[in-house]
Amino acid sequence: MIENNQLYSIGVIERDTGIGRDTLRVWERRYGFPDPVRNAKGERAYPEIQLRRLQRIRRLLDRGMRPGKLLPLSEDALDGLEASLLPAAPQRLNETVTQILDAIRSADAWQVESLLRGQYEKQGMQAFITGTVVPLLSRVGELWIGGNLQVFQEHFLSEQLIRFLNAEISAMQKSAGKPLVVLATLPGEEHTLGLLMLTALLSARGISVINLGGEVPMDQIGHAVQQFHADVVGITFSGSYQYRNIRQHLLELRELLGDDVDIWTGGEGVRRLRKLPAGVTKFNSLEELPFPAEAPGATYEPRKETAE
Amino acid sequence: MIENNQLYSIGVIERDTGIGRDTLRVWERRYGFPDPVRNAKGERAYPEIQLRRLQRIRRLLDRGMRPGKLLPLSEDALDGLEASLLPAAPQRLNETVTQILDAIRSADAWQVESLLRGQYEKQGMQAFITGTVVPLLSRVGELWIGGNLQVFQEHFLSEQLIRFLNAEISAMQKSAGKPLVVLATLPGEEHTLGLLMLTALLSARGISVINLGGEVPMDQIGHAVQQFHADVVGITFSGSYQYRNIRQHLLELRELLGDDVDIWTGGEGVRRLRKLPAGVTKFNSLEELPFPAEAPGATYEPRKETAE
DNA sequence: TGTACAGTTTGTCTAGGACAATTTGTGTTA
DNA sequence: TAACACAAATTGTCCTAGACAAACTGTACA
Repeated sequence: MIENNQLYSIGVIERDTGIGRDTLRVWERRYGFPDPVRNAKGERAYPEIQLRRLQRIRRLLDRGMRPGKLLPLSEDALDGLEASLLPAAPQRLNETVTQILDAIRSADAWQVESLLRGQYEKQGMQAFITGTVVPLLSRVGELWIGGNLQVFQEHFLSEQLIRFLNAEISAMQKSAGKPLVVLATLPGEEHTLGLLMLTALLSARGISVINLGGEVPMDQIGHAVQQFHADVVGITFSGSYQYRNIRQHLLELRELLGDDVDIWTGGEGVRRLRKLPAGVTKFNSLEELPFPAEAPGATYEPRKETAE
Repeated sequence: MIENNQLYSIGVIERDTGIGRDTLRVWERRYGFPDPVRNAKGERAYPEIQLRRLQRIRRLLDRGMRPGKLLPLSEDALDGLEASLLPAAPQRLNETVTQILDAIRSADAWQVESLLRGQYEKQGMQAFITGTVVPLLSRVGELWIGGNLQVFQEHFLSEQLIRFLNAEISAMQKSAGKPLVVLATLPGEEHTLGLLMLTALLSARGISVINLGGEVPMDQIGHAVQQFHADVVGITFSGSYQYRNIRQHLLELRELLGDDVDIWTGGEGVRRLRKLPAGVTKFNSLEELPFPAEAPGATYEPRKETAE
């Protein structure tokens, strides 16, 4: 481990942790951490080690912890907390998942691509996504929490997946039949890999998909539904989305759209939601999608299985 | 044109203009613009029209104008200034660009895909990117400024481009030869379409590219360079990036990396930068890239043509 | 034409207070 | 057990006006 005595300004800390200036100052005032030294000008100067710790804290906050509990903790207590988030009994990993992780560690782009392709050809899209990609991503999440995977390695994997899935989707996409599904996330939700997996999955079943990507304002989703004559709108919520709003958002969306448009939702963010607005269907996993995997041409029957 | 009376908080303005909070407050104090109303809480609330004007101002600043001259100007004077910067004769649009825009307006995904593919097959990657994709995006930017394109349509196009380019990159990527280029943007810069175009362009020339995507912390770029044994690092800055910091960031990066690694940079955000840190090469357009278009196997000669 | 220096411009940082929005906790009802 | 309502606690964002160094501009001089 390299000793680093460098000092960083509050602006740099904001940039590298994603925690706002004001927040950093308020934390210092309220919880005593971070505790920067001062430069000759009287400005805050954060040592490297505090930057690191703030990055760890940021990761825990993203998993739902709260600043008030987290910031007063000692370094050791933080270690313990991180450990307690990992699954007690580590699940057995798909062997390909292990191989892909190794390929990432050895920075072998070609090998990652090749493993993905091999597995896809063996399993087909459904099993590939649910049996390989999802476990891979959740393992990456664990390694990330433990600080055992570098940020750039996560970026690297994401880009590989994005490229691979887009390439396969591109190869599948044929004509524009019914039903048509519009996918998006709402503003504030930047995590779009789920949309991509959904697009791949649905496309593989012969369903037309328009993926609008991340952070689409709600009125724009409405316009898109009209323009594309969509039958279904799918919105995903990752674990780090402000879940308190989700029900409210879904309700708004339900009111915005016509009654002949289904709303589907899924992702970590909605898993804990029990009561959904009428006319909104929740999927707890990608396996539950209501189209027959083996019959791409099957007729679409809108299902109204909704809570409440 | 739609009348919009919405009010925005200072945080939103910072996000959408790339101008920092503090700067916005100081401008108000010093130049009297922006001149937000106040909400019930006493907080600044910026009308839509001021947001638009700040975005215009931002663009002019990016062209080298100075705040002190720009901010006291009347709306008319600003018009005049903008007009004087536009090319005298509006460039004729590539016909395919027009067709693609029509396809977007009629929400025809299949048509967009098909036009892109047709044009690509006709032009090859270099001309396709510089002659079709870039003009298309800049036209979309103009339409967006004028309020003549919906946000979802912009998203739709982005996703189509992302899919198409990734598919083609995937089809090209073969072995991992030298030189190896690592691409990324820094935290705060979410615009990654430029990286994708670069990846496509370089891949088409037989160069190995690792695209790390957006918002990669600087130290992580350093680690990636080591792990991948990269010869070149490319960082792009869009027009909306905090331009004041760019030189500083490039300097930091230059110090972080070993002397045998080249740094390339490009994008609207750096176009107006005149003096770059030693050892950093700027590209004003995608045509300037220093690898022969017709000779994929050509030897790589690191070039040290740098300012200062 | 280039360099040195003084003057001006400009963005970032400081302080502690304020407050609404979100979350948590407790008790009550279906 | 689950949903709801309300009170209490937490938390991020915004406020003020001043200060200052870094970047830039312009002038004088070689």
